[in-house]
Amino acid sequence: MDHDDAGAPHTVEAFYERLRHDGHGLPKRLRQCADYVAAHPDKVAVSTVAELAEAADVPPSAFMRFCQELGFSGFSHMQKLFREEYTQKWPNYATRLTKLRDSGNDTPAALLAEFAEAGRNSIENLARTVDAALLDEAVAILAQARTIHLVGNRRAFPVASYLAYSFEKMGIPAILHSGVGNLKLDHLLARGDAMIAISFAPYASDTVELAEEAERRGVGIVALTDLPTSPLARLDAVRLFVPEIDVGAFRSLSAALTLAMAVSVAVGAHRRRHKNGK
Amino acid sequence: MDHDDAGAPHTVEAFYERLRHDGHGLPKRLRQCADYVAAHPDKVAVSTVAELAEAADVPPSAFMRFCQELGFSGFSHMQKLFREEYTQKWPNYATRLTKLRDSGNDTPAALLAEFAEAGRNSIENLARTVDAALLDEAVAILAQARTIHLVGNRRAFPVASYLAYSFEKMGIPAILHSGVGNLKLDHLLARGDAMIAISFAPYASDTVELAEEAERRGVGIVALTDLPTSPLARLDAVRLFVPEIDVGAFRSLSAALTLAMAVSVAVGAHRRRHKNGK
DNA sequence: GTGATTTTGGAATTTTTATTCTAATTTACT
DNA sequence: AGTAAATTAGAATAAAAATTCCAAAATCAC
Repeated sequence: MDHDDAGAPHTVEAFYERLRHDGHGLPKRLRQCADYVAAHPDKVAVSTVAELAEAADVPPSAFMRFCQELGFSGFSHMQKLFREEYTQKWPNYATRLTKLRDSGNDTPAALLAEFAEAGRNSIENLARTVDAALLDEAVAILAQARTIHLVGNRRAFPVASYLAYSFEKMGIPAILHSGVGNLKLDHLLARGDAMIAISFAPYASDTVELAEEAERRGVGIVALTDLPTSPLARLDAVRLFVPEIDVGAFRSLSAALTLAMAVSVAVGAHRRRHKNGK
Repeated sequence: MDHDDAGAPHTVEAFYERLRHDGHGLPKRLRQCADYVAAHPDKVAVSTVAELAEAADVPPSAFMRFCQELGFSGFSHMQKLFREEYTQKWPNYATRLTKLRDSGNDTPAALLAEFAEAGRNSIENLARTVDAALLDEAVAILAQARTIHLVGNRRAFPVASYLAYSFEKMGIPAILHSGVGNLKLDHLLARGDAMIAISFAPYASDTVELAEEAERRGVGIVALTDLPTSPLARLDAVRLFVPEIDVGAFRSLSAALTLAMAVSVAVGAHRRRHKNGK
């Protein structure tokens, strides 16, 4: 009538739930497997049965039985679960969009649904991958700057202009290098200043050049870019990578903007704290 | 005599450095591998050559060559590097969020967590509450316009400038009314044009006035605003309301931006369909 | 254009890894 | 203690994955 098994868990959370629930009735060797997995869940995604078995101090066959006992068809099946949980969410919207178009369902509302999901996933990926220590560094540099220079063209410009708005609102001196009149504002870059340089593939050369000039002049740089191979990543700078998801030929900006908001507000808080703390 | 290769990178950072340095000289297929790995480093740790090759759109043998070109003995060798580095950033979104929040009040990490949540929720609300019929109307008006006028100041400006970028990319005539030189561009507003007016509390008067002028001149208006009590809601316009969530004194922009993306892409699709359908 | 050189895709091969099977051992029960 | 049932370990097998190799195609140099 009763008994466990049946279907395998579909999420890692359900997997743990299962372990908690009927993990106690397990025989010794399977128990060891359960304990090991519970203690080192991150290993499961990147190890072989042999390695896990060894680490749990059981023979490989015992580990296999453990997987099957939990309802999986085998180790590979169980591993798949952990691998999916581990990797970021990058659905392929390009094919989804063409599918929409081909079926004639590419209504504005359907497009919005796709962009909405992409934006949410982008932000989620950002939260998962961001390095808190780097964020602190970035904020420290910006908070000490006399003037903050904001550089970002084309797709990055909305982010730069948001930062300009945000800093202005908090009374923090910031200059948006918008290229109006094709004026070069290089000479404004002075030691003691800082720059937020924002650029995404295909990397507008103006942005890269201005950032390089800033580097030469000893201006502290926070680089906000998409890939480790970006030209901005070459600079001696605090490098913040923003994982944005493509939707067909377009790309979400939500993650970059979310990061920009957090950074600017953190800089404001840092400055205020510093002033009061004196 | 020759060079490059030699030893394989010993850290992921060194690996990226290598890609930045001589990634440009790589032949096409190997380039694809490099690009894919740079964009999805987390996949490398948990995928097979076959899977990665497929995702990078190259045959498996090309991926092998890529690994060897970088100095690794093979794929397994390269994978080892990524596995070592990535076991740490394992937790899922919910866990990660809690961890970020726990890093202390007003720390950059905690702020990011707040903005991330606000952004995600804003987007979700948007997708849930948007009126599909209104969206269709908005897209229809914009798709028929000769020129699209984009108006948005202060907090709304990033949205307007993103739209300008997006329309330009699709070859759709659009003018960003940015107020440079304090020039009034009223006289550009002509019957047959359309306007996207964007404004959030406290509603910059410039935006409202320009939108009113557009109304007088018989220009079709799509109003993107926050509340039904907004001055823009008084206009004879297609009114799209964007529900943004506050984070302290700040407010997410993710929903507005997501809506802007969807609308601009839908307009592009509508125009293309119309042209071909003729 | 012609030949030399590089790059490519796919099939063949080797290695690694997962999985099954069975005899031996342990445990539970009377 | 004796028997039945459950559990185990390790060897055998099957499956999947990595890696190599080579002929065809593309690119380059002249």
